[in-house]
Amino acid sequence: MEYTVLVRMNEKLFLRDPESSELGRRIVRQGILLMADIGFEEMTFRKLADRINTKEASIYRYFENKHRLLVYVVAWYWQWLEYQLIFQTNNLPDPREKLERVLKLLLLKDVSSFSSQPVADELDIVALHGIVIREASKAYLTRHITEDNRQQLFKPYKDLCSRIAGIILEYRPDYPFARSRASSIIETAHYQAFFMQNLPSLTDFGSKPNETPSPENDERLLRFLQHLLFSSLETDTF
Amino acid sequence: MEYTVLVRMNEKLFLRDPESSELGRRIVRQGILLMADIGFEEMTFRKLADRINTKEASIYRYFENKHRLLVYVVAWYWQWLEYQLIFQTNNLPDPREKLERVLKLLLLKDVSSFSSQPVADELDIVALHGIVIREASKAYLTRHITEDNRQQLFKPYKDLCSRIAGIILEYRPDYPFARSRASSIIETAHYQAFFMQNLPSLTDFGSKPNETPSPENDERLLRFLQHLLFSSLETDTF
DNA sequence: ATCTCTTGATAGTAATACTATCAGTTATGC
DNA sequence: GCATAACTGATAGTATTACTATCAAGAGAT
Repeated sequence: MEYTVLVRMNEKLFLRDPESSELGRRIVRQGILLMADIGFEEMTFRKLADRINTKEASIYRYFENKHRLLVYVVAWYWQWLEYQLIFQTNNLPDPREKLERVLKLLLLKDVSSFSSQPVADELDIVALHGIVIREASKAYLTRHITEDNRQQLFKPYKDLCSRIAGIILEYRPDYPFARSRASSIIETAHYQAFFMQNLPSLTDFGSKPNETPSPENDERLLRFLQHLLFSSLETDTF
Repeated sequence: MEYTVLVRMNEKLFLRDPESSELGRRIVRQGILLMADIGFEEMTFRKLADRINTKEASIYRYFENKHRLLVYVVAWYWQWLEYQLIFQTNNLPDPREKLERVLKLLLLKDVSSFSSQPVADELDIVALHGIVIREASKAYLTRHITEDNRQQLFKPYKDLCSRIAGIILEYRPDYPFARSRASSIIETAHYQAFFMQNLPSLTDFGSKPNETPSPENDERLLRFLQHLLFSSLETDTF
């Protein structure tokens, strides 16, 4: 599975293309692991540099600052997810099944080839998924969103939403809120996954805080999302 | 309207109770305005101190750090909202109407007495609502959530969710996802409001980025939320 | 052999996020 | 009315963060 072929990133996201060098790839891959480990606010370029035996200044040659690194890895994730979606729904004739694939993808279910250990040069999708759940909103919940948006930094997210909105309209051509429905199901999937693990009393899944994610809980979350999505698409009360 | 009577805050949220002194109240009230103005990450206690003609060190006597100030004002908002909810649904016999009040409250609709200028010692609810939309998730999307949670810092949010979940069960006693439904409708309301203003292509409301919030868009967002909530509560497919 | 590109290494700056100290002022108990 | 405690202002200082600048060494291309 060739990521670099698969994902061609917007040049505004970096100063120097991290996929163009060994050091750049290490910055991204180890950056993901570090961020997944200690969290976005605790991460510094200093710590990352130490981790990969380079210097702060070298990392700054690739990314303006750590916020841009976050935006980059999150954008990468959305592009990867859209690719997976295209790939997995390619031969499905039934839009309902496509939507079910969407939901499973959002929870990273049945993405067998990536779920365990990443090999060689691949980046760790499971860790990245965790980052997206916990940190992605920090990529756009910011004062300079307008400027970032002008630079198309959020295009991958928008593209994914559009694609999902398109499937929604296949399923229900007269649905009047396709885009909002798409963006809200994505956010709901992530929020509920976060709450399930960290503030489980806000959900009907999970039991104790910081319990390791169990397949049964994931299954129940999936059913909740299916219920939410399909009930809204099947009603006639707008 | 006496806020201090209305809202009694968890003591873990502060070092010294900000409602107990003039300076404390100024820290909270002006802190809200400053944060609404320049955003959480750009805000510093230095800037806030300058704004209210005091010193950094004095602010640190009330709040451990700016994250705690954020957690405090957000918690205050949830408590205020729960109070409003209790007050406004007090005499409503119909659970459906209660749920409609919930949705309006989440968008701060018809909260007439606070909507324009805050008087005297009151804090600015409209500004605070903006903070909750843009910054609230930063209060819990953090590494130390487990510790914060142990200190009950999120209790107001949980209480509000419980209350909404309770109304959901009044409306539909056999609904199996009341808590998740409650937390997800809150988050969806805020996310969509944010997207509507900042990334409108992710929604079916709004038109141009950074357009001033229009009543029509708010109205359409409200209808979307009604549609989402009631379609999920009226279906039989779980 | 030279030129370019990249990294390593070191240094340095401005701002941030605090902590400590102490003096003056105000509120409180008695 | 007086002693004491509580609070704020003012100043100073530290460690860390978030960068920027410079230069030399090595690797690869021409």
